[in-house]
Amino acid sequence: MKRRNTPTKEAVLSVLESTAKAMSQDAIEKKIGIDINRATIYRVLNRFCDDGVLHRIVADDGKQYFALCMKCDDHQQLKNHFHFRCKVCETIECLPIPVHFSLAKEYEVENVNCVITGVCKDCGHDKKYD
Amino acid sequence: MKRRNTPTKEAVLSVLESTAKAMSQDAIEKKIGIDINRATIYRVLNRFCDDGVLHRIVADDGKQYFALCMKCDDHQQLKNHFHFRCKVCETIECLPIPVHFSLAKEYEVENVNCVITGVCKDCGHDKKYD
DNA sequence: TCATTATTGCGATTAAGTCGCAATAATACA
DNA sequence: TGTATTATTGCGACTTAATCGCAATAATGA
Repeated sequence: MKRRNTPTKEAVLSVLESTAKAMSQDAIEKKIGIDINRATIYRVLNRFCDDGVLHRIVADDGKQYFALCMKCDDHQQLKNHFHFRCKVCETIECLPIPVHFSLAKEYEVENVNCVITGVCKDCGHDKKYD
Repeated sequence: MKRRNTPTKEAVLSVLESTAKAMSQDAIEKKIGIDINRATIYRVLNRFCDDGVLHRIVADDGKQYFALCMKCDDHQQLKNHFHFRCKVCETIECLPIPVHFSLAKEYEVENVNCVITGVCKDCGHDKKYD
């Protein structure tokens, strides 16, 4: 199953490269410009996750968000980091805060999903939200 | 909007009191014995969350899980703690591990949702899973 | 016992994500 | 360059989680 380069893949990647945030399929589709089928975007995103290009976060709104693996930190890739979901601007930010925990060795850890939800530094202060 | 006591509420609560785990609506419905409508279970669970009786966790499977607020720790209520979702037994365990992080004060935190996914101590070792 | 209104059941609906299948197009190779 | 292979795409249908409106029911207080 060798990967092929397609305009779709490049478009999706370029949308995610244009931001430091994690994006949902929906947000990507709105920003991508060209017309790409919803299912195709999901398939591209899933393939990127399989290949380690993106990582997937599931937020407490139940939706999946995708972010470039290296964009999370300017200097190094933090494997497990916190994410911040802002209810106002509806974005998810990769925070440069590593997740620490220790479990009994009988546990096998496969995924770590940490999301803090609230109002981000850009939307906060006196603005109203629901 | 004063709350009323109903058999449904008591049944849902008693299911959650019978375990230390967080349960999905689906799992609760299967275990509850009596016949209660799906939408009603969701409404009861949401009301309990509003009242601070339960807390809600959204796992990386995109589903909501509900757990008693005090059962998470025998001694004290840990407001923000890690959760472990086992892919084998399909349960979510409240871990007695507090979540620590520090954010710039401009952030307003409303919810913390941390889930570690893998194979729990009871299902691990030599068992096969997908 | 009665009136108020919180709660429930039912069915329809929404939204996120996936799947099967036929059509398309990127790659490798002659 | 032309052709065969097969990864990828588009489309529509489907699945599942969760919510919603509305009429019917039942818990509470007087």
